[in-house]
Amino acid sequence: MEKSYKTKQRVAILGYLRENIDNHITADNIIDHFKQVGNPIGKSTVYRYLDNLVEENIIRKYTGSERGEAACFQYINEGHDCCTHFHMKCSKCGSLIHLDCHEMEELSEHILKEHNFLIDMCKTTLYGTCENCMNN
Amino acid sequence: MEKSYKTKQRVAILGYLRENIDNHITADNIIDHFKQVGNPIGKSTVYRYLDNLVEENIIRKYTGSERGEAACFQYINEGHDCCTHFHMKCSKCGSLIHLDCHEMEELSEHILKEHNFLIDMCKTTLYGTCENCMNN
DNA sequence: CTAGTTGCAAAGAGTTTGCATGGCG
DNA sequence: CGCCATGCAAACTCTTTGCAACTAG
Repeated sequence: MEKSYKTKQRVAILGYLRENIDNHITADNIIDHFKQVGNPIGKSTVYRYLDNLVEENIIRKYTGSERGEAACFQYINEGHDCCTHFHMKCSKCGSLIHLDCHEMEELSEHILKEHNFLIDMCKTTLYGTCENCMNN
Repeated sequence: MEKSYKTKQRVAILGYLRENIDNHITADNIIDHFKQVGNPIGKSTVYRYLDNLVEENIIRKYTGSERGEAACFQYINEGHDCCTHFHMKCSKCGSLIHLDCHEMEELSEHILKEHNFLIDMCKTTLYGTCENCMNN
């Protein structure tokens, strides 16, 4: 095991992720936030520490589903695990919807049993049109 | 509608995509291929034309699920309407699986009725692990 | 002719790396 | 003090854009 120092930058970043447990945070979000509160943190520090946290399973990484889209990170907390549900993204307005639905879990099981494919909800995004954009 | 010229570059690129109808082709694959056969095509031409073809639903774009992974393209075969079913792509070996399954259609209806979201099967790819890669 | 197309180079976005400096333990 | 962490800038990858030269119709 490696040693790990508890620096003020790391405490700040982890704290920010915990505060935003319900949100998907990008590396840029973190960098911007601490710049705005007058406590800037270097981006290499942010990226490196995020990698560490992912490695240690303290946060989860969502790879952007579209090119040029930044990866999102989220603190892992019981009951808030976004890898247990699907995400739907509206192609028109870009909004991200968390789909908590029991039928989707059944679907995953169905695909695993009948089609021998293990879906990774972390990496999968359903694209389409959201309610608002359908009515416009 | 805009005019569209039939240039030798475009004919060549589309021909290459058609030859590789069973493969996932990246922009770099195309650029490399034509460089190697002594008929180089500029990368901006390739990227721009691929965008056109995606726009016109002649080819399909799969965006990589890992950082730094290039997007893949594939010719859409007429008579095999890929917009009526889902696609699953294995994150490990890259293979693409067409999922013809009645339950998936029900799922789309369920999401539309209960969650007010219209899924676009053309643009959606389910990422995960295929049978072969699970056993290795 | 003339509007669409090409291709080079340069710009961009997101991310990673090299390296000297800084600070935890 | 020894090490790991920090942060700046530069490197990197894939992709897009500006623009002058080119070409299909």
